[in-house]
Amino acid sequence: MNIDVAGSINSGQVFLWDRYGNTWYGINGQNVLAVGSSGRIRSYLGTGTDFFRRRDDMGVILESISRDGRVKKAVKKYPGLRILDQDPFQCLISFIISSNSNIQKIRSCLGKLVQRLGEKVEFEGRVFSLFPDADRIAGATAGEIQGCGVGYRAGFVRDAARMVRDGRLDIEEIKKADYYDAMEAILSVPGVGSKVADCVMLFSLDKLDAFPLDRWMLRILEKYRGRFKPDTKTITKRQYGMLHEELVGYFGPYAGYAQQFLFKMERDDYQKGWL
DNA sequence: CCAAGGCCTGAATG
DNA sequence: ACATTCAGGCCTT
Repeated sequence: MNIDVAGSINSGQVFLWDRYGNTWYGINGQNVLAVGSSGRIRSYLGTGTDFFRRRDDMGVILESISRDGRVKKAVKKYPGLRILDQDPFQCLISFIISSNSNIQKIRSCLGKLVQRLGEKVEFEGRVFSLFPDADRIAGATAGEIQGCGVGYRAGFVRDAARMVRDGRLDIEEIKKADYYDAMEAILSVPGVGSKVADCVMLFSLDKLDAFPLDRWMLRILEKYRGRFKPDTKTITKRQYGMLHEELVGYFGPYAGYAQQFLFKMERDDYQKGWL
């Protein structure tokens, strides 16, 4: 089954990707990736990466998550949608910045962050700014970070980077842990709650049972009324955990994929209403 | 344990 | 124009 490169990049998982001609270019940590419509990846470092998670057996996964008509419809509509496997540190910082914000603003903030703090490299005739590493962000001044428009999240971003720099947050170790241990570890990072933690786990730590519950997903789940507990506008940490249990029980071990398909369909339908 | 309010910021809404 | 609200949460009372 072919990968929908553009659709996957434009599904709220990554923010530092742009298209030039027929090729998508994206910042992924200390690497720059170039992807044509075939899905074949070239990279600045020349190292291989399974960014589109070709290792996943989509036949098994799609079968597993197709528990109802709504998911089946989304799967049929976006057969090439994939969860991306991105750089964990970049993912962490990106989603700390994402909280209480919107995609355009996130793109703007992250764009400034890499442009101002990231190392410039040339790749395929273009100049890109790599994502600043933990050292660089941890050592940045408050003004440097806040100047990127992140507002009150500036302290969170810097402190998160310091945790990584000082080894108080060992991302590679967390990657080996199961969902619950990983969740607990990531929640210790300032500015990271359940939703951001789920995003980091699903998009960069190989936890396909992570199911980010944001306002959009809660809205979608309202349509399942009866199966999932009624929703209030905001949910507590405890409610979040209980809902996650129910969702994994319902969608199975690849629940994160179900989330991504449902989310994509809802977002596109919403956009359509505005065109 | 839960509810309510504050928070940077820019775009949308009145 | 200008004020208010809201956005893909989190933290503190």
